[in-house]
Formats: sequence, C-alpha cells, structure tokens
Amino acid sequence: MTNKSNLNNLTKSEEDYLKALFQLLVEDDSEKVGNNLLADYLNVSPASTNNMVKKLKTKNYVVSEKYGKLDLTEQGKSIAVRLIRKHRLWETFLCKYLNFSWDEVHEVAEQLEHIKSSKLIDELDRFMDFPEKDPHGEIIPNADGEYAVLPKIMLSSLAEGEVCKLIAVDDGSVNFLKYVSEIGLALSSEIKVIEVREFDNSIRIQFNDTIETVTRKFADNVFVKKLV
Amino acid sequence: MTNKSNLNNLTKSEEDYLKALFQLLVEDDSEKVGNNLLADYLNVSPASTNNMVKKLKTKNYVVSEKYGKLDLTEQGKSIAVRLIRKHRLWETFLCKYLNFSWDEVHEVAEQLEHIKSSKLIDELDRFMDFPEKDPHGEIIPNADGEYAVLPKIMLSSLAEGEVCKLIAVDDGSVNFLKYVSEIGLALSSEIKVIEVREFDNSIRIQFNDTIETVTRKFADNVFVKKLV
DNA sequence: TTGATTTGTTAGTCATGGCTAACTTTTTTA
DNA sequence: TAAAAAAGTTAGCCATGACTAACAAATCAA
Repeated sequence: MTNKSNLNNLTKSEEDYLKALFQLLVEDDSEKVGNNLLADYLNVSPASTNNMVKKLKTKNYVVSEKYGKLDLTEQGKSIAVRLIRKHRLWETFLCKYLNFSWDEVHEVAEQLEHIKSSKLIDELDRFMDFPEKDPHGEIIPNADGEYAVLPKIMLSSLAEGEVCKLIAVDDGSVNFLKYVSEIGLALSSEIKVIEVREFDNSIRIQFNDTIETVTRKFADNVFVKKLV
Repeated sequence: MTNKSNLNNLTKSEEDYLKALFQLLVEDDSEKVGNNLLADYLNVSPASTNNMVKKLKTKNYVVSEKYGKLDLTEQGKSIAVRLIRKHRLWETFLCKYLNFSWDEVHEVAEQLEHIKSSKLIDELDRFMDFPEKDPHGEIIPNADGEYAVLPKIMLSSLAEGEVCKLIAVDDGSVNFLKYVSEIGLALSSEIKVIEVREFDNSIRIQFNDTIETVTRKFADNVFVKKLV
C-alpha cells in the first residue's frame, strides 16, 4: 500500500512548507515543532504558517491539534523526501558537472527541486550513476523514497585532542557555507580539536596545517565522524 | 550600451508573456500581434492579457498604443531571447544526456527555462560544448543573446516531385511531435513530395521507403531545406 | 456607409499566499 | 499560583494573476 501514484499537484509554497517541516522533525530531530518555529525556519509570519498548515491538514499532509505541535502524515513525509532527493541530486549535478562550488549550489537547487517530472530526476540519478551522497555529505534518498539520516556528531561535542573527519555541514545558510569554504574546510577534511575554551565555548581546531578558532555556533553546524 | 546587468526580477507569468509575444512577433513573423492573438497563444482570457500587457508597458518591456498592435522593446526582446536560449539548451540536455525523446522535452523545458541562474545555464552550455541547435533543429541563441531565425521553408510550400531534408519542426504541440516521431520522421530525414492533392490540400510524401499522406496543417509545421 | 463581427478594454470577482494587529491559549517564572 | 512571556489563532488587508460580463472601438461586408 505504498502511495506511488502521486500526481503531486502541490504549489511551490506547499512543497516548501512540507520540506521545512520534515527537516525540523526528522533531520533536526526537534522535540516539538510548532507554528512559530516553522514560521521562523521559513522566514514568514506565524499567521502565514498557520494558514498554510490549516490547508495542508485538510489535504492530509499534516496533522496537529489546536495549539498543539505539528506532525507529518506518511503522505506528507513522502512528498518531503522526494523534494530532498531532488534537491540533493541537483546539488550533486551542479558540483560534479557544472563547476559549482559547495556554497553556490543550495540556492539554485532550491529552485530546481520544484521541477515536476519524475523522469527528469530518475534519469539525472542514472546519468550520475546513482550517487549515494550529495556534495555536503548528506545521503540521497533513492527513487523509492527510502530515507536515511546520517548519524551526525557535532564538531562541538568532541573533547580536546580528538580527531575526526568532516562528513556534513548544515546547509541552511549561504553565509555559513561560504565561511566554511573560505577557511579551507572541505568534505573529508581531517580535523583535530586542539583546545576547547570553556568561558566562551569556542574551539581551536587544526586541519591541513591550518589552525583556526571557531565559535560554538559554528561547531554546532559542522558534523563529523570520530577517527579512532 | 548593451543591457547586460539584468536582475531579471520577473515573475514566471511575466516571462511567459514576453516569450510568447516574441515568438509571435519574431519567429512566426506575424503581421499584427494583438491582445486576443496573444491571449489565444497563451490559453488565457483577453482580459488577463490586457492586464499583463499594461503591467509590462509600465516596466518598459512592451510598447503599444490603445487599441493598437503590440511590440517588444529591446529590453523585452532581450528577456525573451534569454528564455528561448534556456529552453533550447535544456531541451538539448534532456535529449542528449537524459534519454528524453523529441516529444517529451518541451513540457519539462517549459519549467526549467524559468530557473534563475546565469551561471547554471552558461555552465550547462559549456558542459554540452556549446551546441548550435536544439533537438527540434532550432538555433540556440548564445550567451550574448544573439538570435538567428532559421530560414524556414514549410513542407507545404513544395511542389510535386521536389526533394527536401527535414531541418526543424514547430515544437508548440506535444501531440504533433508525437505524431511526427510515430510515423518515423526525424531530423535530417529526406522527404520527397509525391503528390499534392488540391481538393483538401493534403500531401503524399515518401521517406525511408515509407509513403504517408499528411494534412496541410501537418505540412505547415514541418520545416525543410530543399535539396537541389 | 452602415450594421455586424471582431478585437480591445474596463469593472468586478476569485484563489493563493503573503502581511499586521489584536486576541486567546499555553507555558514559564517569580 | 498568578502575572508575564511565549506561542498559536483570527480577522482583515494587500498584490498577483486568473476569470466573466459588459461595454467600446475598429474592421469587415453587404
């Protein structure tokens, strides 16, 4: 009883809300996702969000009780995963074939993910030989909508002396991505935590013979795998 | 004094109208393009068209006098050519790399042409090694917006006995493209006019050992180059 | 040339998806 | 536990871009 035949008659806005909700619920694994958090995430007013949520509830993509937290139905999740698949495949294409850099892909992929054609995205997938991860290191859902979240460890959770490999960064902000690139960090960079400063939570890290100090906020957005 | 730095803050609708107007004016080389013709072409009501034309006039993309015919400004043309460039490059990409057939590309390209990123389209152009023609045989405008119309001769203009090569088809209708493919015609097919029937304007043509009868309407949408 | 037909325009309506301002409910905290 | 803060909701507004119905201008044809 999989919902395969989705005509996907959703507007760009509806899709944006569903994807955002999914990212807050599943990827960020938030405790409670409410109206205002979703509004904040999308940079719209709570009133707009309330409106849209109402609409998505009647369409059976979202469930919630009055004044209660929001959740996605299986249908809603399915739409969101499909969008994430499209987003990540396009990001991969832009980087691997069209000379886009890490920090340039997000904005264009945000547009491309709304193109409606399953043939397009499945053929793009095939053309690139079914890549498993996007340029930010995130796993790309397959055509059946199977979704896996990387077991993410934040750089900020490491102790002094530990060594890790960069596997992903939060791609929500262009400025952040630009900064990550600029200081010379890239996917698979090996990072060693030199010092954790208690008083302001900043962290001194070493990579490629470079030493940098980064803020806690920065370290919260960088996901790594511990090395031994 | 070329207008290069176009922020292109146009909506999808505005772009659609400009492109349609361009196609009627320049590609179809129509005598007089009025409100209703444009409305018809876009499948919207004359009232909607009137509304939009008014808006595009204040934005300096369109010129016209009250109750007079419509025309594009240089700015308007520039936008339209850019859209046509994007459309044709995407069509080429879909056919050459993503296994789309002749008749499938149009609909998806209609969506893709609205993606806003000059880097995207210029890199796509480079990736395909600057193709000159799209899968329907139309010339692709280059990055500077230089536009060339193929000197088109309609199949319907040939006399009995003449031989020609198919160089382009009008890609306005999916059904038409499908039909062209189905009867076995392709770009560069050699076609011989066997018979022109005066009473209903139908034409009997021969190609690849096949003989088919096609209507006048069909022959009006098939563009050829005469052979000797 | 005058009436009919076609073409263009205007007014007013609707849906979508934003917004602010004001209000209500829930949660926090003093 | 009661007041303050935060979160959620509602009402009412705006722009965009469709629509229909009614009207005006231009063109065609008898």
